[in-house]
Amino acid sequence: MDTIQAVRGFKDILPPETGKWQFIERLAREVFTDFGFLEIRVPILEKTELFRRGIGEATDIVEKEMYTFLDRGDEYLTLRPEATASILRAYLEHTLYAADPIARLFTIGPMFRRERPQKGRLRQFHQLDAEILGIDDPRVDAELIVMLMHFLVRAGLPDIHLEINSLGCPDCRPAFRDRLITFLAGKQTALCEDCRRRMLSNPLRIFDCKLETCREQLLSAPKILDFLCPPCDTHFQTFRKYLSIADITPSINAGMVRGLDYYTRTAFEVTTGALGAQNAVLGGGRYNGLARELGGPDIPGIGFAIGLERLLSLIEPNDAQLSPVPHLFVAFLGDQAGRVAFDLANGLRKVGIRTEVDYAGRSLKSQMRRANKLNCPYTLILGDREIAAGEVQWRDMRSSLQETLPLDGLFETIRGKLLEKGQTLV
RNA sequence: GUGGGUGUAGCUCAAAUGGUUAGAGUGCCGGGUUGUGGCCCCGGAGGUUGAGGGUUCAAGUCCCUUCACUCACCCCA
Repeated sequence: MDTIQAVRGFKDILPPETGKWQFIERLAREVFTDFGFLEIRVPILEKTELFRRGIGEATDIVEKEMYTFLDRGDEYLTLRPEATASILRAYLEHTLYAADPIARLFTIGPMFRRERPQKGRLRQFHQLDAEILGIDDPRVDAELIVMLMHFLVRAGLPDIHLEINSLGCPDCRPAFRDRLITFLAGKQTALCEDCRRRMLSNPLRIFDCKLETCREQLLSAPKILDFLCPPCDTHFQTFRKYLSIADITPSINAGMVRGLDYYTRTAFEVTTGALGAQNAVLGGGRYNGLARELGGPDIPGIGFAIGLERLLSLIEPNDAQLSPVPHLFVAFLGDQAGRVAFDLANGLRKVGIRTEVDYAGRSLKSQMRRANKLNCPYTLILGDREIAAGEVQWRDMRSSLQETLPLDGLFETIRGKLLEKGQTLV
């Protein structure tokens, strides 16, 4: 019989790797909390309708990437492809805005998109999401970026680039869009097949094209930033000013777009050169129209999503992130010693001393080999001989020095010895 | 969804133009005389060569199908 394999594009995260995940999640909780964010946990399954409205009918995600099924024949449900829609849904459903007009929320968890897997792209992947709801002030936009950059630096991320843009608002974007379409119409024959298709479906996306010939054509294209209405322009200028106060100097990427109508003003991305074609580590922006789109009041919001797999792939593992090494190994010989070892080891563990015992009934040599392999700094050796004499052997694995300790009060003696050697116990 | 590449022990890889019981390193288990790790030495286990079909006297090697992984496009985290 064949062994069952994981679903395509779904990955197991195995032990040494999980240490990195714990590190980054701990760091995120710490940093985000410092910036006033509270954790929210939302379901990974939602009514399909939520995403159709919250992400947009015409997007690739909704058109062809969602895991959707008919539940018991009467309702379509979808495994969430992103978290913002769910957070907004929960926020509106529980009228959180009634208790406090401004909410800062974050969440960490898996997302699902049925795309063809490749480097940095899984079908189940994980995002770290943060949202600020209820305020449209550009200083909030800047603050979100400040937190983000601080987080990335503390995560040890090398070589990153912040790009920002403004997408305008429903007042000013249509004019830009019209001018762009007019401009492109004249260039049509010079553009690649994809871009000609994009002209119709999502003209702003043409700026994403990587072909040199298309890029050249776009050099003289109209720029969204030249079309911003006064309020949007002021917002963007203030946003930039506060970034500079925080010593953050992004590059402006007028080609960065979010195609949907309710995305407004600030948009940003952090990219890296180390990820192949999937170079975005994180993306975010303002979505002042979203709450309304979901049937709620007109509440502004801004947020971002960090791709954890992508982020983690950029971080070199260090000792703090790897599985912690045990404090000591208990080796024993004989039945009587085995009973003492069992009791002793579990007692030590209960007070936060990471203790290893090998119950496989192997030779002392084998047990010592294992202690060495696990990198245990100390080994306790107890045989029936020692037990009978009321003592045990305490071996320092680095110096190979060994001393005899009395069985009486052993528990406290060990605690003391470990503390004295600078081991950090709980 | 489209195109390219790759699938041989747990892992990293060998097996010239098809030709005996598919090898190595590493890891794992054990041993190197009484109950002591690392280095070293010795031994052992572990593979229906991703799966299924075909060509052939003979297939890990060639052909087809399928699955998986991977890179790129698309799109995005």
